[in-house]
Amino acid sequence: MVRKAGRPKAGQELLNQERILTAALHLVDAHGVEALSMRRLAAALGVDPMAIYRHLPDKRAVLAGVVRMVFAEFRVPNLPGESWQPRVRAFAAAYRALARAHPNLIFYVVTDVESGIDAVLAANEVLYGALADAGLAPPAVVRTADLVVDFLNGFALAESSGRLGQPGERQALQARLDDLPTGQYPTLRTIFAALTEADLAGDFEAELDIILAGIEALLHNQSG
Amino acid sequence: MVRKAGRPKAGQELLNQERILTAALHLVDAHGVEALSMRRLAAALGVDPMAIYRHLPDKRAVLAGVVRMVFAEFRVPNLPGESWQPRVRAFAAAYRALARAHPNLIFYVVTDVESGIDAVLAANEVLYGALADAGLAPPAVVRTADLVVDFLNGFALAESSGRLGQPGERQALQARLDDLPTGQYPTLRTIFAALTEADLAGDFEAELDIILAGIEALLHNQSG
DNA sequence: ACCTGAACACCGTTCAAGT
DNA sequence: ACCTGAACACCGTTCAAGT
Repeated sequence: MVRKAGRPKAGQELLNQERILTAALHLVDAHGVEALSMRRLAAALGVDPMAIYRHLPDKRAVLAGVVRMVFAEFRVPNLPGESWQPRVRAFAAAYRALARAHPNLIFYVVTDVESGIDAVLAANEVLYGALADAGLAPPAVVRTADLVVDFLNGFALAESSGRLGQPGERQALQARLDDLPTGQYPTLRTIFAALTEADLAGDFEAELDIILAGIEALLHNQSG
Repeated sequence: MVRKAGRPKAGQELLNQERILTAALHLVDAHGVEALSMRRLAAALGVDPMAIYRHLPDKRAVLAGVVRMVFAEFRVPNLPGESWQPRVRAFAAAYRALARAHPNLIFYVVTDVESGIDAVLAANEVLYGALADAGLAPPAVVRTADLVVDFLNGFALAESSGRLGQPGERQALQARLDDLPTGQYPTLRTIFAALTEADLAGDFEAELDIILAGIEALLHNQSG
């Protein structure tokens, strides 16, 4: 099954950027970013490692291409009839769905926005539109959109690393607390003791509600 | 200057965990996480790469140790006389200072809380205390603290990668907008056109204000 | 034009050896 | 006890060669 060197005969499947990036995304989704090496990627494609360099300049370009592909899936419904709150919620839900679909890639999605710039523009158009329609002045629109995106990135990262804000993380804190003298950290002990099972799961909607309430307050301050 | 094999004579500086981790942190701060290799770290210490393995089991342990060291610097002033808002602000400011002091490490700080668990407990005691004193019920304290931390992580990551929410990122968006037909993305164009130089810098305080206003609204809903 | 394959300068880590 | 050094199985990437 080893391919011979040289240009493949007609009928053979040619290597191309899309096939490479799709295989790379599968590798990352299945085994994490650290599993993405040029050599493993080539093996998955049934090809010599150097063949990839005909189509993409280097490994950074492979990762950037994967991020671009993932961002291209990012579609935010516009909901023009609705008020600003459901539109912001729709943006948040779409972004969270993207992050959950590719948890192993989330750091690069957060960090390398430039690679998905066209999808980012389209998404921001929706978010900025909702916030402008709410009645915020342009600088406030930018600040508020930044806050929403910062929160979404922080939440996505916490969710994908299975720690901050997630049940696993609090279990680790609880375990450490149990090891320490009972006099230490009284507030943490009181709060944790009062929580039920259900309270232990991170709550995306509850956190987003607080932000929306804060935006509402900003609107009243601005007009009052 | 090459060291001979064997146990160093008395008077020679012994390798130990602290010296290794300090050198590792310097490497990361100066040249990024990708510059941290066992071999370069050994070279910085003037030692054979394998000497490190006497003191730390593997590279993951080196990184975890560095994160622990950085978290150990994390001190949040308690401000017991103050109301909850300045106390939450103090927490936020301290966390942001930590992130800015070690921007190259921020991803590991965000992602590997377990390594800094003792400092994280102490910091959470302060944050939970402020929110509980504000009058929030335990589940609301947890949700709200999660929101604050998610935001801080998202902001720190955006700030350190020099993109999302930062001037550089918006310049990239603006450049891309200039390349596209003027009919596309009318809202983005209007908003960007209305911004001054000062509006282009990310504004930590303004974003935090919105969150505090949202918490305030939560308090009124709870008691009303 | 498109792919292969040897080679180079790096990695992290194991294992045996030096003092 | 603590460090060195050779060796192994990996990396990303350059350069020359095959068809």
